[in-house]
Amino acid sequence: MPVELTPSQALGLWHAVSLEQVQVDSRDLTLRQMAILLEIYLVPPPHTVRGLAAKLGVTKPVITRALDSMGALGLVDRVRDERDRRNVIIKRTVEGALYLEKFGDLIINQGRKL
Amino acid sequence: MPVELTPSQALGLWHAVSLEQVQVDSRDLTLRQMAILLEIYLVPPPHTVRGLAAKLGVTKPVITRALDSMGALGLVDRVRDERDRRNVIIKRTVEGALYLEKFGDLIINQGRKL
DNA sequence: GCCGATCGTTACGCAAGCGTTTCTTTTGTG
DNA sequence: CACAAAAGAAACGCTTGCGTAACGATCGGC
Repeated sequence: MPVELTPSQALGLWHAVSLEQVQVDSRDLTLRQMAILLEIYLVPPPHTVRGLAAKLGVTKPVITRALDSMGALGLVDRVRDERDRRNVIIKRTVEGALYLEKFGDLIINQGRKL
Repeated sequence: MPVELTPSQALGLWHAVSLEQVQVDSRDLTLRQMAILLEIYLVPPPHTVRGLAAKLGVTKPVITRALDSMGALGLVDRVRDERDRRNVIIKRTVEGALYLEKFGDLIINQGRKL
């Protein structure tokens, strides 16, 4: 079910969403953090630090720090993997789901306004 | 010409674009910088520091610093307004237009893949 | 010509991210 | 049981962005 966009629509959508997000939410996630958050919530678990680092093409400390920040915001949670205690499983949270739900609505509404 | 998106499509699009942008481009613009850049290129000129600050709901130094960074990357340029020399007119650049053109293509391609 | 108002920048101290390197814990294999 | 390998976190020094406050340059009304 592809979505066909003109160049003007594509950039216009990104523009409107970025603008409103900046105006509305002081939690200013970096592009990397956003990519990590969406990866966690849109791709089936389990998610590990190593896996996310490989997927994004960044180093592991980048993931650790992003999880620290977003964990402090309540957007994600971390749990030790009991089957292999070296691993950490990244868990979704209610607040994170809510955050992305609102963000999705933002995109949808701005899309309609095009 | 509205664009109708399901929640899954909206977040999926943002996910794919963020992911690829992180993987491909080391120039990691913040959401604010991106919003400023798109504002400059999508809204008819002239653009001033004060105007952008008001539009984004941020302070003037935020705009000044964003213009510094993006200026160093060649994405925007600054010129004194000769009619009122207190003002600075923000100008588009070829490189900035190219950057956004590629970014737009990224959005369009990821939209098609949905 | 003055003088308050306006515009953009700079200065300051602070918080947050980065990459690299170095632990610490845990695993599994000889 | 010893020991190398692997996962994640912590430490280090550095860079960049932030908000507030102060600053020079310029304008416009009187």
